Amino acid sequence: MEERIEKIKQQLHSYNFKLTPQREATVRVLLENEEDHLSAEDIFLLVKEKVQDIGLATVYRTLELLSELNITQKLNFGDNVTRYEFRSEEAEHHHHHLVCVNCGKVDEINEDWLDPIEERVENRFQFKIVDHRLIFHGICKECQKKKRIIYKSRIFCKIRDLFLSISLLSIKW
Amino acid sequence: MEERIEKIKQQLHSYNFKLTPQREATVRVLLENEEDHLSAEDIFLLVKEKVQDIGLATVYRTLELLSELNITQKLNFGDNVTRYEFRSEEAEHHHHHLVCVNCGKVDEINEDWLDPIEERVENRFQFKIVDHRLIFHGICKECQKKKRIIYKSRIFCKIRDLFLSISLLSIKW
DNA sequence: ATGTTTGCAAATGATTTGCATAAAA
DNA sequence: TTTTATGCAAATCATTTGCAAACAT
Repeated sequence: MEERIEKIKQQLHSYNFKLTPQREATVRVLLENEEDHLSAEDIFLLVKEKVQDIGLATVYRTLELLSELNITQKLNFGDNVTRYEFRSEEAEHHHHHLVCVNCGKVDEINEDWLDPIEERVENRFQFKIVDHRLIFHGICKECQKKKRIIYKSRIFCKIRDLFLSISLLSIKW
Repeated sequence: MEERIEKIKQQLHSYNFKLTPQREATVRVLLENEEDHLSAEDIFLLVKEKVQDIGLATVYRTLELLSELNITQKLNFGDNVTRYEFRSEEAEHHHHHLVCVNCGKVDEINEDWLDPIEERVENRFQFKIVDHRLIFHGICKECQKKKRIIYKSRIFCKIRDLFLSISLLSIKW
C-alpha cells in the first residue's frame, strides 16, 4: 500500500505535480476499493470521510490527472457514468469486465486472451494498438440461479409480458 | 433500404409501436449513415433536414426504443456521448471498433474472433453472455503516416515537452 | 373514446470551468 | 513571488421528464 503510494508520488513528481493530501486521500480510496469500479461521486463520498474539506471538483481533477498519467484508467459500462480503476503495473497485462445486465454487478476477468487478436488487428489494419476494452454483457451466475429479472426499462413497463424475450435477447437459461 | 424500413416497421408493430414519420426519418438517417457512429445530437441535426418539425427529445426516445427492441445498439467510446448503430441482422455476428486516439476516427472490423473466448468465459465463470463490446484504442494508419499529434489534453498544455511519452503510452512508431 | 406520440420547456445528473484564495517551491 | 492546487459556485453538456396538444385506432 505505502509503497504504491510512494511510487505514485514519484510519478507525479516526475511531471512536477504534487501528491497533496487531497490527491493522496483519493489515491487511497482507489487502492482500498480496487475491486470495485467507483464513479467520481462514489470516490468523492469515500474521500470525504478521510479529508473533510475537499470538493468534488478536486476529485474530478485528480482522477483526470491520474488518468492522463496513465496511473488509472476510465471505464464506461453504458450507464453514462465514468468509472475509474488502477491500471495494472505491468503495462502489458489487461483485464476485462463481465457486466450483469440483470443485477448490474461488474466482475473482472484477469485472463488476457487478446494478444493473438491484437496481433491480427495490427497486421491486418496497420493500426498500432495502445489499449483495449473488452466488456461482456450477460447474466451472472447468481442471477441465473435466482432466475429473477430485476432489470427495469421504460419498455418493460409497457410490454411487461414480452419482457423476457426482448430484454434477454432470447437467451435460454 | 425500403425493405429494411419495412422490416423495422413490422418489428415495431409486433410490439404495438408505430413507425411515425419522425421515427421513420430517424431510422433513415441511421441507415444512410451506417458507417458513422452518430450521437443523438448528430442524428437530430440530420433528421431535422428531412422533417423540420421534430424535437431532440423525440429522437432520444426513438433511439431508446430502437435500442430496447434490439434494432440498434448504444456505443460509448469514452467521450461521454452515447452513439448509435444498427445491430447486424444475424444475431450472432458482432463487429468491433478501432478508435484512433490521435484523430478520433472510428473504424470497424467485421471479423469476429471472439467466439472461442466467449466459450471460455461462459465455461470458466458460468456467465451467460448476451453481448460484448470490444474496442481497440490506438493510432490509425493515416496518423502513423502523418506522424503528427493532434490529440489535446489539459496536461498536454502543461507539459508539452513530455507529451509524446505520456499520451502515446510509450509506443514506438 | 382511448391510448400513443409528439414538441417544447424545464429538470436532471455528470462533469467542467472561472475565480479568488491557500499552499508549496 | 511565482507557480500549483484548492473549494466553491456557476456554467455546460448530454439526456430525461412533465405536460398539454396532436395523432391514430
